[in-house]
Amino acid sequence: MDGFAGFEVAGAGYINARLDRALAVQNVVHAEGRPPSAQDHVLVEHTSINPNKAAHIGHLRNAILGDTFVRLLRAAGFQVDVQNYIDNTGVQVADVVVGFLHLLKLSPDEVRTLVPATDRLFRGGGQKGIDYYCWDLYARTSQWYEQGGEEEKAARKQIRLDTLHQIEQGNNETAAVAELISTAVLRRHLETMQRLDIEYDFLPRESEILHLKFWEAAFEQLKRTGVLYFETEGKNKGCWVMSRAGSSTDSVQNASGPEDDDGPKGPEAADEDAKVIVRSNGTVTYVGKDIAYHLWKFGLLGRDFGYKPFFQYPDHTCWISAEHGEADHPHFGGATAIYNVIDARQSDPQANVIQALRGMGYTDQADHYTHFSYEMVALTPRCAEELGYRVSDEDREKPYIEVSGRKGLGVKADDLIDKLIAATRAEVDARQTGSDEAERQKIAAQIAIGALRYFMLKYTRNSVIAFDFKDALSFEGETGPYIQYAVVRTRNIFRKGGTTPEAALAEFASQHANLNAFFTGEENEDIWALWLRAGRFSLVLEQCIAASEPAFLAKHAFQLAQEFANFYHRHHILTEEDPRRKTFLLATAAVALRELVRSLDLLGIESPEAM
RNA sequence: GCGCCCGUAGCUCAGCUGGAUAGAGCGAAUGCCUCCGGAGCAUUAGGUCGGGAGUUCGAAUCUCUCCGGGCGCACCA
Repeated sequence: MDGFAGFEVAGAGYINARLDRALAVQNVVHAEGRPPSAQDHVLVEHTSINPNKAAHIGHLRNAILGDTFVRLLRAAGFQVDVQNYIDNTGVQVADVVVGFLHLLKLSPDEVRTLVPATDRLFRGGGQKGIDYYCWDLYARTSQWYEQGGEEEKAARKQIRLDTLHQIEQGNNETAAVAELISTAVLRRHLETMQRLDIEYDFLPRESEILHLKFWEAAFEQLKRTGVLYFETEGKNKGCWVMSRAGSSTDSVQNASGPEDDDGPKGPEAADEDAKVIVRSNGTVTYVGKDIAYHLWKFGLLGRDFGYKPFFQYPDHTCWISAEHGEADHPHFGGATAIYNVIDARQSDPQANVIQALRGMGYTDQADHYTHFSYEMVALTPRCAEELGYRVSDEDREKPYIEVSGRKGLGVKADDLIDKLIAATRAEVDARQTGSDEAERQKIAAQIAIGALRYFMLKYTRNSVIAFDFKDALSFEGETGPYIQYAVVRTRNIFRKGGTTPEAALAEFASQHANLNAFFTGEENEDIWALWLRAGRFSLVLEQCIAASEPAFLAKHAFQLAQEFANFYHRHHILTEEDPRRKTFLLATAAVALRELVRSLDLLGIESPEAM
């Protein structure tokens, strides 16, 4: 059989097939990164931080997972749009607005001068800005609601509710203040993520979903298809409701309404478990708005956002939704497949949206709707204490403590990045004595980002990360810097050897001698293993996408680096005397380098020239 | 009460569609720079894969059940 050197019966029901190593090696040498051209238009939504406070480590996991997955999809040939959904009209934004207007008792005009001034002031010291200011204010406001007598508390809750309604409604002073704050915080989020090489194409906002009447269009479709029905009995009387995913009266079988389901409840019994979409007061719930938004994503709504440019990256523009957009704009939405990077706690509402699409007859879209879920980043009790948080005896016994913006408990993204850069900079200073200031800082940042991204990617999605500075600040063992170090050492070989990886590979491939000889024998088994793994890239990429699991690639890159490090120590390349064997060893290093750089690139980790 | 996730070495985790002797990293112990960078390499110690039953020639992996831990189950967003 082609490609195989032989077969043998091995017992226990096994047949060992032996690869023709020379042939396999030729395949690896010539494996160019030719992406298959998948025509699908894929939409990935990630980050989606409430624009009322600084980003924290939980948001970092979301953004890094999402961004990496985008890179994987693009490498596989998909056309991908990256969206960051902005809930600028929700309670969280309302809470900081309450903080400014009612706790700090500022007038809208005062807020208008204070926000930009504070942003500049805070940022003067480093990467901090209005998002940091709001972090504290949000926590204070949350406490403020709980303080005072019963009457006072009720009054404050009423202020909160009124503020929320005014923001949702728009066209008033409170809404203008909310817009000002949320936009300023949003800018900070984009800047924070840019430090990690994370960019977006489009920022759809809740305010436009409301004002452009997305819900109204969706409501018609939902009523027409019978997914929503008007409840006349029970606790949900007066609401438009839908059956929940997995319930016995679910709307796929029962599309015309809550009919007789032969159950003991009888034909008139209300489905108490149904999900309310339109409240009895006529307002729409979160899931309702989300259904409308997802109809838009698939191009099924019959309406579109207006678009304005918002944020400029070196090589492209990020657009934001607007009520009255510009005439010339790129087209977003209308995807054939979507991925929503949202943490596992939201799987119920996500399932509801999918359920609604399916009920409306959009089975194909429902099948291509992926809730890319992941578990939260929590803090170890020790870490919470380090942050100055008072940990109760009960909490101290727990494996981890949940991050809480409301309580102001968490590690801010920029703080962590700063800490990482400071730590890598100290290492760089100790090693790169010849480099200048700018060069050192650049290297330190590359390593810091490599460490952070790898840290967030090495865990599989459904493992809770119990965050601890000790682990996150580690640069040894299974870390990003370990892999980057392998790259640096490989590059040094070629630099000192006066050749290039491309030349070494070409020379090796052109030797028509029996390549098999290089890959046989005890001392060459590790080299063969390295080549074998190097040839697995496209398979790993495929698995990552099929399972929506970037951690597979992180693992692959690490194992490759590990095998290279082993090879590096066992075989001294530049002093090899046999020229043909030297070429072979150089080609091995070239393949390792090519695959390491390629893998790191998809993980969003740079390959430094020195470190 | 219902649903989802987790339980593998002292600690943190891999183990993907069931396959041969269960793997990494950290931590511990011991070695390794006249030689391409020690953010490295090698060796050693450390496991009844939470318990039990079932399916199978074969189970960490599939099914059931029990025990621990976490997260969801609003006319909040």
